[in-house]
Amino acid sequence: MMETGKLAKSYEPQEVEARWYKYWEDNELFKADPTSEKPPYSIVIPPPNVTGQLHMGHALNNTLQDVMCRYRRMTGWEVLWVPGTDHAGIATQNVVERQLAAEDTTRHDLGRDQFIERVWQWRKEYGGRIINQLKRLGASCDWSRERFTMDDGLSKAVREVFVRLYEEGLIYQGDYIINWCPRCHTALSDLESEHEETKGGLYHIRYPFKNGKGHIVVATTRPETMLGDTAVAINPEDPRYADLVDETLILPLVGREIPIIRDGYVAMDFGTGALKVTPAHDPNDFLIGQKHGLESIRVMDDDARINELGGPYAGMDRFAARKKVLADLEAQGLLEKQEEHMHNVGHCYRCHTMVEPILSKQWFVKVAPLADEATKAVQDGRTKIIPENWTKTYYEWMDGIRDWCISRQIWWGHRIPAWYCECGEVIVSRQDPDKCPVCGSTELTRETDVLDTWFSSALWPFSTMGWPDQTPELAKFYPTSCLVTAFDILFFWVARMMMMGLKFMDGQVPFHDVYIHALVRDETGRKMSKSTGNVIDPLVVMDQFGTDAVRFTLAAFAAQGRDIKLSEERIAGYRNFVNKIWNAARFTMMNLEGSMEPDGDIEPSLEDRWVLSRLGKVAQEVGKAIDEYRFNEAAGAAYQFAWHEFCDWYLELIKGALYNDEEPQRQAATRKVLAEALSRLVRILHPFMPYITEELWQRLPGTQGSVMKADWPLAAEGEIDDEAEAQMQLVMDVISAVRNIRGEMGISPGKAVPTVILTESTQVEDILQAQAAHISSLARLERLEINSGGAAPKKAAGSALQGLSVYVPLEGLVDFSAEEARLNKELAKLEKEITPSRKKLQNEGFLAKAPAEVVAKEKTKVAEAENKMQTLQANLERIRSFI
RNA sequence: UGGCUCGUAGCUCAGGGGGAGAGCACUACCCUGACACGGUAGGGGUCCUGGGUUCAAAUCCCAGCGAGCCAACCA
Repeated sequence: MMETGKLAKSYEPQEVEARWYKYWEDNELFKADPTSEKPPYSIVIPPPNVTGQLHMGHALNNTLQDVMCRYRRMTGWEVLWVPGTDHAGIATQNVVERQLAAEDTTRHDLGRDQFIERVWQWRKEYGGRIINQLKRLGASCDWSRERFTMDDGLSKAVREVFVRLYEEGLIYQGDYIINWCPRCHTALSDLESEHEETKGGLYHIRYPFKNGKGHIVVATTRPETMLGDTAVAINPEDPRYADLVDETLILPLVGREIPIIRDGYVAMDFGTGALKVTPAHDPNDFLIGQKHGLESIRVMDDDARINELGGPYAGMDRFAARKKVLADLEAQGLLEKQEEHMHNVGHCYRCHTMVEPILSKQWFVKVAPLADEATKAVQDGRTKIIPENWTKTYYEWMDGIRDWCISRQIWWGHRIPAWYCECGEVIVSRQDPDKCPVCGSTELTRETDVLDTWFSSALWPFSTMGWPDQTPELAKFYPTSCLVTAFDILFFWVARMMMMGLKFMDGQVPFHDVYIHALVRDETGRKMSKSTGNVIDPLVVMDQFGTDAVRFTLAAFAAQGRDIKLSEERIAGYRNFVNKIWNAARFTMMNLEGSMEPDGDIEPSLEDRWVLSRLGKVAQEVGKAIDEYRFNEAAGAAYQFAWHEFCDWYLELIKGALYNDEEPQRQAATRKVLAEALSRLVRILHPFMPYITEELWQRLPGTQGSVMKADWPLAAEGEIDDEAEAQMQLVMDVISAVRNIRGEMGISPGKAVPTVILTESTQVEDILQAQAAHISSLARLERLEINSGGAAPKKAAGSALQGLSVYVPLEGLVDFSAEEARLNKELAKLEKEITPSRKKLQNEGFLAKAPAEVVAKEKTKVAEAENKMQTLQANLERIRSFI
């Protein structure tokens, strides 16, 4: 335990942070207990890539999850936050391949087994990096349950799911057009092919009729694929081709005879209305080919070079082949025209290489039936997407979904559990088979493809809890409470978890809520990227400003539906806030020496009643905002209270009592509430700034254990005190009024001034009389008179408040024309303020139709303002007489 | 092509049918015994434009302009 002692003048995060994470871990404070009686609250972390480095997106994502988890722990929930990492198939393979390249070798030199061994070794060495970075961020994950998508348990789940889907006919193998990355040498799913606007050409090529009489012109953006053309398609409605005589064409450069086919798919208003059909290299052409029974001729190899079926172009890269094809067509007079053309072209999401659509044998998941269920679960509210506008995007994607290509031609990943027998049988099995169940042969070869990384991620909410076994964790914590993620993996991940969760957890959704947060961008709104050089590295700014400041900044800007533009300046601003908290605590500690227990009964002071009431409301407000994923409001409410109420007012108000040794009872009572108030404030801030709050909590007298285990400080019976709040408001208004006069009149802050307050309300008089000491001290008064003389002092600056007026005699302090100007300004301001209300009250429609309380409110407003204006007007006239 | 989001103070943004807000920046004064990473006071807005609904619109609806994002199989 820390000793209560003197705090440094400013907060030094590095030193403090180093201590507490270890303390939390050593005391197993993050650990979830599935046998607990408490209600469950669970979150699975979006597993970062094992190759990952903590970036601002992670920092935001995990800060928000941590805020929720810490808040829930303090409000009586059994919290499980499951952490882990993703094996990130292609990304990790690429990293290790680069490592090999540096050693002048390749994975092919190593062979598959050794390469995989090498990746595991890499993982052992570097795989903990991102985990440690999450710990630095303060993430309160249950690390005893850390998972990796390739570990044994998860691999078992993957295999079970694969086999079951296969048995149900929801996984199949087939020849289809897929997105091929010629650099990664693997198929990609539709999602992994990112469309980008690319400048290309649209080439009009003549395909001569077989009979030698004329030609038809096709338009294409990828002329090299013509080597694989097996037809030309036209729209049957197209008048331009109404009287075709010859139905056969000679494919230029190749010499193959190809038919003309008719299909309504062909758009008449694009190009020439004639479409060259290349079933092996274009998804649409593939469909047309199937429909019309066309042959598919694949003319490229896995490197996207023209293969032996491409005749003279064999061996050429696709782009070189394009040039050559065009040149040859040109030479033969078959290239009618070429124009620039902007179109969207798929690029590999990992390496950015242009994707080549290629006909290939792959494994697919039939997603339509799964997507149906996933849609329903959101429609009927079993899973809620927040903010709600993403549901539409989700539905649309589910609606237009195509089968998911899950096989990848890489080595690092879950190897597909399929074996091919020499008899042609395909065996998909939970256990590795030793012989063919059909022919008995032992000559089985295993499928070499692995699964899409997202296949295993899709199982994450239940695979991490031990599925397919029935575990206490699943029973207690599934469905999870909330999934927190950015929208960019809504389809990749969230949608697929929905499908798999519903399918394999007996129709139970994987999570009740999906909270979709913003993207973190740079201060000008650009995506942060290494190449642009605009990255703010969370690790660097955590060093620079402290983790709590970084976390608080992210939470404070995490408004729903808007991206965060982050700059170091903002983080510095919240570093100041953290320091402010530190100093509030420092002040508190400095003043707690001595008795904190008044003997006998002592009436609580107004500021004590006020601060406890405000704390109660703020705790409630912050909690509610966290519950509702309004993190910016939660952080904002805590910030506003801590700085502008607790520090600016409460700490100032109690100084008198703390410093006054003449009244030890009051002093002790004040100390007691101060300690309590700070302890509550620290608890309210804890979800956002875990480190400093733990440090302060441990130093506060009377606290036990970790602040993580402390109760959320909701108000105790009777502490919510609207009367005290109203009275404090009055006192604060009076003080502000005097300060305003002082400031505007240029009265030196060190100069104590006399003040006169006049009021007709005895209630107001009583309150102010009781708080006279506070008013005098905070407004720095030399003398305060309340209703003593009856009339306003003649030579004074005056201010009108609700039900009272304040006068600061000016004799010898300032010139009166300054006061005249100030009064005029005040009057103009009031006038401007109530003009709309006056207009409303003149409007008969308003008087007749607006709710009575609204009308009454407007009337009061005008009356009060007019009252004040009268007072000010009187002041003004009096002042003028002295000028 | 479809969908979504945004346009409020110099900047970054909250808010959202009935009193225009915050942080930063700015101005003035102040190192008042927690904090200059601080204090007190102050200046600053046609809430993008035009219509509509309403007693009342910055807020709801429509259109336009501008910015951004996502999805997508017209070669």
